[in-house]
Amino acid sequence: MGDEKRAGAQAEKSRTRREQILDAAFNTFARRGYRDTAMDEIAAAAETSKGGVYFHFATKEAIFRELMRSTADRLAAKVDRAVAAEIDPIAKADAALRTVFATFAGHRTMARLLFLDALGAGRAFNDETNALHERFALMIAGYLDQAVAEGAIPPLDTRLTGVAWFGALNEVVARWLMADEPGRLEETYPPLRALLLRSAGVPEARIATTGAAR
Amino acid sequence: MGDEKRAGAQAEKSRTRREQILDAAFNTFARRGYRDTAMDEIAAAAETSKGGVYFHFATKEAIFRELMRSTADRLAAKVDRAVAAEIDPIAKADAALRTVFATFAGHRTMARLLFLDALGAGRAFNDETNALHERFALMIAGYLDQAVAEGAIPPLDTRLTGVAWFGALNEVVARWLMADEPGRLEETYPPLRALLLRSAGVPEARIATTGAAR
Amino acid sequence: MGDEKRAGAQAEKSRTRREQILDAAFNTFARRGYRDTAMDEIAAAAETSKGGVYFHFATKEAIFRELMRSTADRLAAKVDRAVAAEIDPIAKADAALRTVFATFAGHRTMARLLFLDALGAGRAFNDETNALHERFALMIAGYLDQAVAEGAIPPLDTRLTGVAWFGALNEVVARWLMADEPGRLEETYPPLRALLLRSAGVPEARIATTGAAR
Amino acid sequence: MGDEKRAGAQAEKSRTRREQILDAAFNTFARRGYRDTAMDEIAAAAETSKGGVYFHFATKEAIFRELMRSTADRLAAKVDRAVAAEIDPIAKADAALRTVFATFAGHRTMARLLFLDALGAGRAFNDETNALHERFALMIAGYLDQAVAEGAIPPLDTRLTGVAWFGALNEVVARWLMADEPGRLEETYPPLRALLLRSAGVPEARIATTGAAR
DNA sequence: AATGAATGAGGCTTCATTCAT
DNA sequence: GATGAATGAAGCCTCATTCAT
Repeated sequence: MGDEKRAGAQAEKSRTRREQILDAAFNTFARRGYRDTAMDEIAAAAETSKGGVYFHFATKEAIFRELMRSTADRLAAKVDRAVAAEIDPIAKADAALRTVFATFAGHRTMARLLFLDALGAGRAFNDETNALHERFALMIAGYLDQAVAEGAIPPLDTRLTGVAWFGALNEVVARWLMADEPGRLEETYPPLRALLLRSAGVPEARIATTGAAR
Repeated sequence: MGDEKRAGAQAEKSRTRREQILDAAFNTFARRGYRDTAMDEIAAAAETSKGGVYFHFATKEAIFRELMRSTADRLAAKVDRAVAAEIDPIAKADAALRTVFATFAGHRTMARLLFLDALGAGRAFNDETNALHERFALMIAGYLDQAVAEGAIPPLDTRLTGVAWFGALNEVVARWLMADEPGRLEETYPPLRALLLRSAGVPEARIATTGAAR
Repeated sequence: MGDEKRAGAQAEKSRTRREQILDAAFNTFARRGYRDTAMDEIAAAAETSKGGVYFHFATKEAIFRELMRSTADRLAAKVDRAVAAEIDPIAKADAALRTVFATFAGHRTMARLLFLDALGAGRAFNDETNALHERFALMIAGYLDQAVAEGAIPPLDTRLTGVAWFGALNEVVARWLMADEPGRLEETYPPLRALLLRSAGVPEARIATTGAAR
Repeated sequence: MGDEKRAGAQAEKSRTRREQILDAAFNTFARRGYRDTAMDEIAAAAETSKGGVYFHFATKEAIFRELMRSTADRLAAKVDRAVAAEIDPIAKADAALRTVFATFAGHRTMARLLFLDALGAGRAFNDETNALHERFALMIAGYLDQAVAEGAIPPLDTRLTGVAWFGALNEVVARWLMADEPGRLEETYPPLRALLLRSAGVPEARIATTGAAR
């Protein structure tokens, strides 16, 4: 019994340390950028030694990839949940956008990591970034396809629209991230939402309504 | 006399050398990214010595900033010329987008430099990047303001729309830049254009027409 | 009683584990060299943990020294046995050489460990290596002294001859160890033997004969 | 004129610095061994900075290889000169051995570098070491071939004899290198020489004579 | 103007060893 | 006895920048 307990505690402690490092890296990357973050800094922030970090992660790159993956996963899961709660296809697309937006609004550092550092990490990470953007663009395209299928919006190039929407959202968030005195990101959502839905041919009536309903 | 002549030749030669360096840096940054480009590489590509590069530019950063500025200037001038040729406000906005798009389509490296390296260069360049994006977004917003003033489109948050449009365009270009087998970027413009104009409330009739007229 | 039994079993298990580690270290050192062998590798090869290795040996160096010593002991014992079976002093010297040669021929890794790694391990092991080489050289010198005493060979500097013989043998084996496509080492022995015996003034008749008799 | 002079001085200074580094590395390697020598130490010994060393040599390994090569070259040239001064084939072989011996006797560090560090550098340098030993062994074999051709010694496996001679010489030198109180290496040469020549079947009369003549 | 040798801070990673469990 | 997480001292190398010529 004692042994099991101890083993469990150990495992949990280890998991904790690993996550301590991940958290520390997350924050440091977000604050200083990938290239400008030294392993020493991560170790210090995680209150460990450099060697300790290397026990859990083979390279600096590995930490970053892990972070990108898990962060994106978490966000995607959140979006999926939000979308699942809606029935109307337009409401689904709306929910997806809103979730991403709201998440970024609440976690400025996450946005920094996903959208700024991914590029700052250098060409070697292009694939990662690419996959990440692709993923979200396709997610949106999927909801648009449903909307088209149900006749809620006229047929259109959903692939391209997904990319464009994601880009628009991305840029708005990025402007906010970079701003010296960032306002409240949430307030920007309604007009952006109107813009995007309108671009896909959603009737003006629905745009106002759905927005209000929320 | 002889001296002056020599001085003149020297000055011209100097100007030439300076541009040689700028060209070399442009290509190297675009190919390898800001951080992964060493001064040696720039010097080698410019067929000079490292010391020679430092004679013309104080730091690596200075080269990059100069490159960002001049490239953006050139692009902005091009856009201005294209826009000036149009009278109709919607056509003006269309011309602006199309010019940027066409320029990137023809100069992949320029796009890389402006949109990937600008971020990849690290937090130190946030201001530069910020200014660049702001500049184009405001440019678009300006045309939209005109369009609103002339009643061509209903009133809307032109500032936000400028940002969103630029972001959408940006993302489409970025996807293209990253693609393993990039298709022809130009072909993507018409549907993107339709999407953007529609988002600003341009009547469906105008969207099709103007696009065809071009 | 039960405790004693358990303790005995434990002790035996421990002995086993200790040898597991020694075996693992032997192979790893021979394959990768002393410096390039990490304690992790030894632990992994011994199917233990690093801590387990450190329970049995204080340092990496200790493992190596132990290995050098025991390997040399084993070889020396083998040589002694082979020599004891001979009466004629020249035959004794011959037996010593042949045994070393044959052993290396059959255990390439042992040769690597004793002759390559011993030096590759760095200056810290000079004494060890020194002692090892000295030991074999003196062993040979001893047999030569007997041969001189019995008048089988003319008087000569047996100390030096021992060193030279061992060096010659050593180099032949080393060339073989390093060769890309090592042939059969045994075939090299007869001519080498002739060379060495001749160098000590053994009559040509004895050289051919003894070699054939074997 | 001034320019040429300056350029020349610069080139010489550069050549000097390069050799400063080589010298420093030579001594440090010989004193502390390859693995235990840090680039910082080499830099310090050369009175330069670490970066300065890296300006002249790409890696630590490159320094070592260069050192091995040039040292071996110099020695080989020395041997060639000494051998060329002799006509009698046995005298030639004798001259070769004596030169190597005498050189090592005078430059203990050189011997350390060539024979100890070459192994201490790790498996990665096996090829280098191999080539070095092969080179000297073949050099000896060449002289022996001549001696056989001229009938000075009976036919024998000159290849093997070259290896064995080199090994014997090598070991004698190594023992001397390792010795706590090294005597005068030169004094060891005559008996070793007798041993080796005798092993190749050189008539006893010639052995004594030639040695005395020198 | 230009050269290229030199500098030195700093980065990533390895690894023998320790120690709480 | 054993485990494996943690430590921290080094180590090799890169590179923006400086400077004598």
